[in-house]
Amino acid sequence: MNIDLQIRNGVSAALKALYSEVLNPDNIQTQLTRKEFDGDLTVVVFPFLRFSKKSPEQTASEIGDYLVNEIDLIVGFNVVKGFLNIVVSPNYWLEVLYANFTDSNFGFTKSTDDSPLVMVEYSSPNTNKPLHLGHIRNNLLGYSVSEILKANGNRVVKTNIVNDRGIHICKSMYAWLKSGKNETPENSGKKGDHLVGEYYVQFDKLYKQEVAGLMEKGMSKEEAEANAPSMKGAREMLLKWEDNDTEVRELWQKMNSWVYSGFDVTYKKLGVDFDKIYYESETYTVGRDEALRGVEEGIFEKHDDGSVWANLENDGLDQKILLRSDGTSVYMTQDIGTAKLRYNDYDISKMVYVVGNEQNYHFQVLSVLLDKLGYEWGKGLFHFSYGMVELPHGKMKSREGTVVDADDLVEGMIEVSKKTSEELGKLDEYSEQEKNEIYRKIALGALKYFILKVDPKKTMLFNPEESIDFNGNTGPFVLYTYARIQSILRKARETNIEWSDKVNNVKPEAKELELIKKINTFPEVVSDAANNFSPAVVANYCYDLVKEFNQFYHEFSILKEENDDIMKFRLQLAQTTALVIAHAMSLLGIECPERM
RNA sequence: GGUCCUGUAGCUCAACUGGAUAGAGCAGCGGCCUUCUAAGCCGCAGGUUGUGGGUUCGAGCCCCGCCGGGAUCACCA
Repeated sequence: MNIDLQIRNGVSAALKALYSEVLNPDNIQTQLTRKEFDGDLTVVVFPFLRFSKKSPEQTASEIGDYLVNEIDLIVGFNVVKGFLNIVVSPNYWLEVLYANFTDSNFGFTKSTDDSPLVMVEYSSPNTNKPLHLGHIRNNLLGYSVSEILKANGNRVVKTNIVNDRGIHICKSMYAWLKSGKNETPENSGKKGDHLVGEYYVQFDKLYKQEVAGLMEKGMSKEEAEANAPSMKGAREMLLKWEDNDTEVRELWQKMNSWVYSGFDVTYKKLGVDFDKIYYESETYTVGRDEALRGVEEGIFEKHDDGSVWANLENDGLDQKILLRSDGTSVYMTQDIGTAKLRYNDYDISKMVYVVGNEQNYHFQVLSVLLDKLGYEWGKGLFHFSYGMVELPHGKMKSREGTVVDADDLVEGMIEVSKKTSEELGKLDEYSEQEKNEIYRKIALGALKYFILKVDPKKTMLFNPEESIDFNGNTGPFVLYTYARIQSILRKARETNIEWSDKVNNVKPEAKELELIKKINTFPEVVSDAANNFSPAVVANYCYDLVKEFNQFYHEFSILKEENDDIMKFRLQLAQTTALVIAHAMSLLGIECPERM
């Protein structure tokens, strides 16, 4: 049995035997003993003093004596202040290592047909411009959280809601019609999403010129903004779109399809994917119908001008508009429709929205609205809210050209990776194709790790100039350790060493025990990551594990060890470490190269 | 103004959810490659955890006040 559980049960029994108090083992906590003290696991006895009515030291000693007598695996203990440090038999840790070594699925729980089904929405781009750094954090978090949920025995449906309709895409369409000269991705060689994005920027420029011109002629700012021909043109296109105007719809479809093929390239490069894609052009009508049903059933109010509102003041929120006076729907309405469709399509146990914290209020409102509309799952939706990515000079602003483009960023990372690799010259014997594959893995590992290692809730800073480090607490450092282990295992295989059998006559060194214990906490890390929706937990664990391994690696030789049993044991230790690294990194969407 | 988030070394981030002397990396300084990958290892230096109270055997973490940063409160998405 798991030693942690044995100790908690033991402490519970000790409290009963010594002080006649009953405490559920679940309410007793153990922690790994800090390295500067002797022992493996530590129980803090301060909470028990009210039972024992004795000093912390004496209480800890009494419980320690009890545990040593009652539990075979506990071979000793020491007491420092109120901390009971328990020494576990080294044989136990050998057993633990071997069990983990032989479990190819170590740390993960497989899902079954009965497992909860979690739908994770992430990415959710607009179709008027390419993906940027902010989207990257979103995509990486969404993908990683999906993997983490899967590893905890959930079925996961990754979904993407594409905002393919609205005034923004009409702006790009307007500018393209006006000055596009029939430019296409094919005849220009430009990536589709970038091409459409360029026209969006063009529209903005044109619009500003027009507004400035009109203001010079004496119009107020508001008048000028409303009367700028470009804006009028875009609005007109939106109305035509809603009217199913053939020409507008065809252009819309054409330009969106360019964007989609561009997005596909970026998604593929990032290594993210989706099981089901929804389009707002297909869900917004469902939302509109829901809003109208709400009016009929007296849940919402229709104002004199025809607009539809939800009054949420009794829920501590404000008034929220659901349909404009012209009957068109807003973002919130679309989200209601999308949610309804999803629950029709899937037997969802939990809905997760990976969306930035700027929309906290939106999801609070969405949850209440769905609840009012009678959907019992409304209250249960979970907004996985994450912080913004900032640049050294503040936020990204498209108008100021400070947006970090996703494609450029990835390409830049690959360049750095290539340059670093070439300088080190460890891959000279490989083909170009093999090398490029390794550069790509390292570059993406660096980028993903860099972004995922910070607590999702927090705003994070990204400095493109300094680029991303490849030393220290970084993705490449973790990957490097993995590659290093693979190198050892390759050499062991080449010399026909066999190390899969269990070894018994080994007394592990302190550093080896620390490594085994670190490995053994992996399953707990996987569940913590899911409970907290935090890939950062996994990344930080990777770093600790790898640091521990490198210390071991430096201190002890594996293949030159003369004692066969010890060599086998160390190979098992190394291989298990590599397995855990690969598993942990896979939760972050990072692939480990076999050499680097 | 209301609501929510946030403040830890020069910089970027941790701290097992209230436990031992707050830890890493980068940047700086100094060591370690005829030995399994030096993208590594070891050492030095760097802190009144924004601030003042409170709760507790114990607070970076919980509560209250203040100060600084951010988000949001649209017939935008």
